[in-house]
Amino acid sequence: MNKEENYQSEKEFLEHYDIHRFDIPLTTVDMGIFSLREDELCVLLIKRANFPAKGKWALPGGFIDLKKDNNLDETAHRKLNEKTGVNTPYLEQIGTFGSKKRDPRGWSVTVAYLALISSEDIGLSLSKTTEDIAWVPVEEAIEKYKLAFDHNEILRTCHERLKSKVLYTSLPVNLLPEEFTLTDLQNTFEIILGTEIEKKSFRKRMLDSGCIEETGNMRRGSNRPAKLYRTSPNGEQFFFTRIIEGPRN
Amino acid sequence: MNKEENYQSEKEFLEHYDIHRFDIPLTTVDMGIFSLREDELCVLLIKRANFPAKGKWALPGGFIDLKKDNNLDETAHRKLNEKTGVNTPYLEQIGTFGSKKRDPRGWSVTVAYLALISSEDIGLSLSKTTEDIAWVPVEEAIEKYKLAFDHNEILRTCHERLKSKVLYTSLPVNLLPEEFTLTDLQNTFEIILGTEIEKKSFRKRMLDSGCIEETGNMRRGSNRPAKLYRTSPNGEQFFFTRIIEGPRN
DNA sequence: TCAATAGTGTCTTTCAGACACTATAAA
DNA sequence: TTTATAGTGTCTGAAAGACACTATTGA
Repeated sequence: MNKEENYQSEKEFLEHYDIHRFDIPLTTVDMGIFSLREDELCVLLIKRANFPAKGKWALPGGFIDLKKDNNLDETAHRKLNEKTGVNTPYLEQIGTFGSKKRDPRGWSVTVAYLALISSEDIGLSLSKTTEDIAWVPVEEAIEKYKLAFDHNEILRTCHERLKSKVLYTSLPVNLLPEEFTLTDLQNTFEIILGTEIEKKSFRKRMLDSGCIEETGNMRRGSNRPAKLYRTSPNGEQFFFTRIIEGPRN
Repeated sequence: MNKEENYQSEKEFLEHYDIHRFDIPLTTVDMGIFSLREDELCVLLIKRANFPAKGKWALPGGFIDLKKDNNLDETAHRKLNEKTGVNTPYLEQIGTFGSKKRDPRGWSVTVAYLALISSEDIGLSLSKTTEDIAWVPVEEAIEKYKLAFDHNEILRTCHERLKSKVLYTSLPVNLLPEEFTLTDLQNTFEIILGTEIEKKSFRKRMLDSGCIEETGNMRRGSNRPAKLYRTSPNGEQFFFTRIIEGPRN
């Protein structure tokens, strides 16, 4: 018997260690990649070219590359880059879903990540595991699509986390391009929340916090020009001490 | 070649699927189990009886049992129960740590859980993979112990999540026994935060929120008796709209 | 000058902090 | 009556909502 207890040193133990002796779950990474498309919050879905769940829409994701990836965040960055060409998104681990039933191949675990990217940065690309790729309005994807595996649940979790963090952080700055106005920013918050925000308090909140800073440029149109702002260093996820309460009625 | 693309149906694909054909990471669950011991926040550590990291202190945890466990939460519940005998703790998934280097056996992933339990409920027990088991003050465990693998980092993450959630949730109710006074609850908050909280606003916050309710009983001593409270249904994790700010100086 | 959007002044409301106060038991 | 702890009254301050107001541009 290969009883572990009999080895005299860690080195000896490791020399005899064979990972394939054990039943272990399949482990993957899946991504909820969000962006704004024409004033709607959309999520990136891919149509699977291979079994299992061949032909179904799914969140982008897949196996960890044990050679290339040094850690889980690198896997997530790699997956995101493969699909969108984006290199420096806002990326956050949302949660890990593991069960006997979620994948027909057997016990499996997937680590879910949320990515926020500006629509300006995107260059979508297919791959041999992807038959199609599309931006789908989030609510529609959650409610009307029958996604592969437990991806409806994962997507709902990502979306809920995003909606709840919008109430007490500056996260939506990550959905905007390099330069934006306060009105752009407020619109982004409102799209995600689905409610209106009071202009004065929103502006005070953002400016007092220091999460954004003036670029010195102005956006001109057929009206009063608007100051342009950028995200401050460390402004990608500023935490406020109070949540946005919304209209009082 | 066993090219996936050649199968005609998912059924056929699955019949030929062999998980051992792929290099996949080792996947485990680790637990940050917290409890109050004599007015200190402590974490449960075990001393490993086997390789790897034999003889080192570590967070309790281990492999998913692909037969017994239906999902990750069940693995976490099982691990907690094996060590403490506790069945219904507050349990929350904190994050997943995966990298090439964190375990000498190779690429590995661990899903970290936070558990909060009342010191009254505990019956510790050893097992054949555990040489010793102990409650250690958290700060000491993080700063002075050299834990196995990346468990110092995991523990720090659990502790930080707990400290930050104490500012805007009712989480500490889960560290108290069935019945407790408002002073007990305030002490628990203060121990975790490491600062004093103003009595009046603390009481108003807790009572107005409805996260606790009177039991009708009183605790008597050589002074004015105190009302006893219990956690309301769904009070285990009530969210407040403002954080505890702490002393203003 | 007008339309359109940017941006402000100021009042109310809510809830946390400060701190002194009162209440009620045992000894 | 004293001591100890439980529990309250009431003020201040910070930040959010409401909403009407002013500002600045192009056309």
